[in-house]
Formats: sequence, C-alpha cells, structure tokens
Amino acid sequence: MDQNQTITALGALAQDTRLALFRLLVTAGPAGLSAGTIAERLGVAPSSLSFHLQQLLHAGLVTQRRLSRQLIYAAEYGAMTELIGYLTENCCGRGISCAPACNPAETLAEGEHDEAVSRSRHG
Amino acid sequence: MDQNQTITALGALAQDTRLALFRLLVTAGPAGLSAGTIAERLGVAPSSLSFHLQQLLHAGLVTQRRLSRQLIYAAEYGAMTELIGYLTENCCGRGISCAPACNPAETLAEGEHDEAVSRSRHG
DNA sequence: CCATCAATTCGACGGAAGTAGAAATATCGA
DNA sequence: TCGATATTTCTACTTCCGTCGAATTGATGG
Repeated sequence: MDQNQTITALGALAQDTRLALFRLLVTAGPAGLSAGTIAERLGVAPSSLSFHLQQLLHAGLVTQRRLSRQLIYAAEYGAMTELIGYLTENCCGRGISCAPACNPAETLAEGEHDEAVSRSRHG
Repeated sequence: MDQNQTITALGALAQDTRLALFRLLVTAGPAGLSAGTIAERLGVAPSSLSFHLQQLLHAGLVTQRRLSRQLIYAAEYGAMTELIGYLTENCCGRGISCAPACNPAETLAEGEHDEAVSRSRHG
C-alpha cells in the first residue's frame, strides 16, 4: 500500500457517514448488508449512500456482491490491516523510541536530545 | 477517543502534505523538527505548512514546544495508538470472523450465511 | 527600545467534497 | 413483455479544503 492508496483509505474513513458505515459493516461481519438496509440504518438518502459506498469501494475498504436484486456490501478486513500496517511501519523497527504506538504494553523512557534544530543550519 | 475525534485524526492524515509531514515526524522521533526545517524538507510555503501543522495539532497527532525562536513539532505516538485502537475495536472481541484485521497471522475460513438481507423486511 | 529572525494569521482564489431530488439502469416475478 | 423494486447516475447547489503572498505576532540579542 503506497502513500496515495493510504490517503484514499484515510480520506474514505474521515467522514461521519462513511466511518459509521464502515463500522456498521465491520460489526456486521463477512455476511455484509444490503444498500437499502444500510441507508435505513444510517438515515441517509439512497443517493447519498451510494456516493459514500463508491468512496469506500474505490478505497478498497468494502466489497460488493449481488444477491438477487440487492447489492450486498461487506467490510474488507485486509485493507484495514494494510492501512494500520502503513501507519505503523514508519514507527517500528527503526531503533526509534516510538514503541508505544506499536506495542502499547512496552513503555519506555523518552530520551530527548538536541537533534531537533541541528538541521536548520545545514540545509 | 470518540467518533468525532477519530474523524478529525483521520482527516488530518488524509492529505498528501500532512501524511508526509506526520511520517517525517514519526521517523524523526521524540526530538521532533522545527517548522522551518519541515517546510524546507517538504517543499511547502511556510504559511501552508503552518496551516497543516494546526490541523495535526488540533487532531492531537503532534505536539508543539518552543526552543529559542523556533517551534519544534513532534509526533504524538499515543494518538496513533488510540486511532488504531478505535479502528480495530469494532473488529475484535465480538465473536465475528474478522480476526485477520487484528491478528493477520491467524487466518480463518470465511463462512458466509444468508444474514445479509434478513433485515430488509424487518427494519 | 530596536533590529532581526521564525512562525503564524489574514485575505483571496480555485477546486473538490457532501447533499438530495429526479431520472435512468438493472433485476425479479408473473 | 410488463410492472415493481433496488440501486445508481445525473444535476445543481452550498460549504469546506488547500494554496500562497502579504502583513502580523512573538522571541532573541545588543
């Protein structure tokens, strides 16, 4: 997952209706829910829901399949895994004291040093 | 971390400059970087950078401290931990087969059943 | 206090996001 | 084929986002 794909996924989740929608599908499990059911549950107009579903679909966060007349949407758990992996990969395994973000159990002392400004003069 | 706070954090990260900025700070470690250094590294106008820094600051994803004339920004690892926790809390511990998102190592068979549409009529 | 440097705030602009009614498309049952 | 149902696409509108130059605020050193 590259930066653009990550931004697409984050942007897809960074919206009231879509985050609620994604969480609804996550809790619904692999069986998923039909578009109509989702619209009813979230209280949004069908056209608006369709717009948001396209965003999540394009971001790869949900899957779509047809069941008779209805379109069933389900959470794509693998995408969530990759998204989290991308957010944490910059943090783990570099010898930097950011372990809490990746392994909350392991807390370690934060040793601050004066590297913060050292590059202002070196360009 | 509630839904609004999560959306703020996701929205803060769902942008080219800001995601690059956040990753830069994450790799920079707790020492952080000055605003000027960041602007130089990312190649954005100081005023634009300031705008983005406010977004990340408001989202609680970075911290700000003064060092002489410069303002030093550093990644707030705890916020990242909470954000990931919020995204995964809907997935784990509900007896639903979404373990891959939380424990990628443990893959399990996806047993689909016809619960998808069952609520269309009852809703 | 004054000159200087670092960073932010202000103002204006173009473009994209979110909303919802109306029309179009696709599937099913008879 | 025809009518009914489910969902999407189209269209228009409003609001928010991202950008950058210019002006302002805040801190340092003499």
